[in-house]
Amino acid sequence: MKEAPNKCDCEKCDVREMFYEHVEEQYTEVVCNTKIEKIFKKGDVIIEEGKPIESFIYLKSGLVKLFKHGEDKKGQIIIIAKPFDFVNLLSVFSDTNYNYSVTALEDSVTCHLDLDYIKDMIRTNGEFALSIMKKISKVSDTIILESLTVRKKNIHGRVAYILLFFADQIYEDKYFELPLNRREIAEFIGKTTENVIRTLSEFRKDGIIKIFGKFIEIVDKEKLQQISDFG
Amino acid sequence: MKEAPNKCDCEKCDVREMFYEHVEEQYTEVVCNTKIEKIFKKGDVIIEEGKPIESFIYLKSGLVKLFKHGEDKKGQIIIIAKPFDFVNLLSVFSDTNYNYSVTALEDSVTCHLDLDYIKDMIRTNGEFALSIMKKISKVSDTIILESLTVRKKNIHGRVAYILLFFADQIYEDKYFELPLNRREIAEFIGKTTENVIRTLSEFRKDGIIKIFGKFIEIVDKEKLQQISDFG
DNA sequence: GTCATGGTATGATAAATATCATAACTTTAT
DNA sequence: ATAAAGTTATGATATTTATCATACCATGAC
Repeated sequence: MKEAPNKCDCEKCDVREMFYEHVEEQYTEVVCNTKIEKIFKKGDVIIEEGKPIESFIYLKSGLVKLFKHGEDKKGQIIIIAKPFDFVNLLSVFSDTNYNYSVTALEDSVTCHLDLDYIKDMIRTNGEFALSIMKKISKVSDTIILESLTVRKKNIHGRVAYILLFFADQIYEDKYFELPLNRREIAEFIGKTTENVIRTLSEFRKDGIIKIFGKFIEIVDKEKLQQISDFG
Repeated sequence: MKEAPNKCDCEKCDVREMFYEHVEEQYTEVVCNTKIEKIFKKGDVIIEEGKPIESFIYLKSGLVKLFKHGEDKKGQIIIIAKPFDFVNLLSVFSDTNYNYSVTALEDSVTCHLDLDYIKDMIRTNGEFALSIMKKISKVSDTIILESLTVRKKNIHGRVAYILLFFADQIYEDKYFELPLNRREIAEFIGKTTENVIRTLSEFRKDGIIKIFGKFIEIVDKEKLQQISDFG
């Protein structure tokens, strides 16, 4: 990881639009001047479970995974965060230490805002407080409800679901490179690696997808959607 | 459901302590005077999925379940909320309609605060905003992390976990009446009714618990804890 | 009372999933 | 370039869990 040059282009930042519309000019300037950008390579550790929470972090570009380490070396992926998602939303206001880790699935840039400053802004700016609350609430909501959705599905449904997740929500393309290996997919959907591989092979044999190593092409999206919905 | 007499005793309310310590006297008075208490009998519907979110609700006494209806009539229980928990924390700031239902597991009393008024308080009172944020963050965090914990366990582990949950966190007693029937326990832990019943029977045969219909006595708590931890 | 209904219980069986074993292929380190 | 380690893949088997069937008991409706 290395820090980016300290001159940031807040004007182009989506988060500025999303968040700072309610904050007066002089405050956003302070934020822009005190924030730190960090650059991570694929595989780099961004946040380590147990470490103190010191800043408010969002993802500027790239892709990251939030996960918990398992005792027996098989972890559990909580979510995949994409640009302008808040990487440490969970716990950031309720805890002092992280209880999950974050690593980069692709080369990524994060933006770190001073947590105390954000808290000050919440204290002094009601509209900002409400909008950040809405965002937090929304993210937690989504995680909880999605996990219930996935819990109902069998392995075919779960694998179909995850493929559509990457195709629709992350890459917006029927052809994409999986940012997770098979073991990580298994950790995401709560099944074993072997069965994830087997399921992918079955989808391939049934002509639903094509597999080129980590690259996936969704051939019969309608069918895949059916499997996701009813499986 | 019926409404309670409009004179409430805010002085004795834990939530007042927990939440309103940062709010000036005149505001808490308005809240006390405009809030509505509602009384529900066991089994009553408190919130129905799809209905608009109009107030900020917390549980004053009793026990409730938050759940989603399944298409095929088997639902999923998200959490059990106990007194002074916020019944509609999920979605309350991020959505206009409920995407889950709430019913009373025991005779319960809820306290309804006007949502717009709470939002006003967040706008005008930074400390209040921060403390409510902390609370929301904490609850969502807990739900997410607990669900990951449960996901790792097999059926024995999950049943043991739920028994300990009621014994330790809800009733603080080794002997208690289950507020859920076997089907609802199954909906809580994501397994089938038959297998929940079977597992309870096995625990009984192994001398870990005693079963008297809905009443449970935990005989060998250490063993049950082991099963929960390693199962 | 008795009839239907829902909850609890148990057994038999089927289906889903995990585990174990092995092999080919890829990537990484030296 | 080669060895070591990790990833993908597949088969065989074991285990776990779900499904189906049946029975018993309690409860409320009539």
